[in-house]
Amino acid sequence: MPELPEVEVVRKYLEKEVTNEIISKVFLHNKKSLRNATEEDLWKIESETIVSMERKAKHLIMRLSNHYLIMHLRMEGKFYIFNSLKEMHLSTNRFYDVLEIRTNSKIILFQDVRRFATIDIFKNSCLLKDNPILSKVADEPFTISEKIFYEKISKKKTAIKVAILDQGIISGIGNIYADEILFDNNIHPETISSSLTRKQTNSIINSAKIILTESIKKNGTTIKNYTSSLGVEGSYQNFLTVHQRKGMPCIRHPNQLIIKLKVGGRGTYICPLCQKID
DNA sequence: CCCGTGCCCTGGCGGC
DNA sequence: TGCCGCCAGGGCACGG
Repeated sequence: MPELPEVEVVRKYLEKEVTNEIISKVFLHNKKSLRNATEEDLWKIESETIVSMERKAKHLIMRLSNHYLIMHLRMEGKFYIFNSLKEMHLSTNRFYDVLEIRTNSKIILFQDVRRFATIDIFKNSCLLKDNPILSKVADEPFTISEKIFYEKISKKKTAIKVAILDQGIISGIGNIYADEILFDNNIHPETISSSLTRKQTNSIINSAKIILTESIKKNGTTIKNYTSSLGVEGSYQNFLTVHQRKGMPCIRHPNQLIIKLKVGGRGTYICPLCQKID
């Protein structure tokens, strides 16, 4: 569930469930997922309170009394909340556990089948704006400056799809929403970034805001159907216009079928009539 | 610097 | 049916 809308839905879910909980015990089940510290460093958060759940682009931030954790779901990371150990043992396969945080009344379980998920821990004295991970992440569509976005895009010689997936240029967009945004703008994903006009780059930001907002309202996109025990089964997959629609008719050209290409190594869906390289 | 490729992992699916 | 290669919503470390 990894693009901005899905991470935002997870953030809201965790915010509702775990804010003000006091951490009693932490288990790091997949040691490799903790990148910038040791397991002993993580034990320092025991007895701290969960103050808030924040987010920047696809990064989840769990703010504690004295530290904060930055967690990234990558491809398939998921969170579960249980009210008791018994409930946890009954309802989930523990093979994919990454991190287990027990509080005074709940268990927060972070799992990842592919083991790509990451965790980093920082002291609160390290401000978010100075954080070594987050400072490499550009602004989201909601806050990015149109001028800065245009300037970055016009310096790139790569395909525009590769550029809007680049978290250092604009953040929060992944493979699904990149396809949706480019289709909405009638832009072919292999168009060279630097050839876009300011009008087009402004329009990309505008589409991104609308599409991401709409997806958040629908609890994000769930393409693979995972267990529903996580309160974040989305429905935006039912509203996708091109992504994952190979062989289906274009919504604007009923006689034209959506085709699939590979751009920057990623599966990419387009309508060949709507999206042409100038 | 910038850009393209491979890789980290595991599971599911289509094709033979 | 059984096996095998390919693909997957992300990002980083390498090369050239």
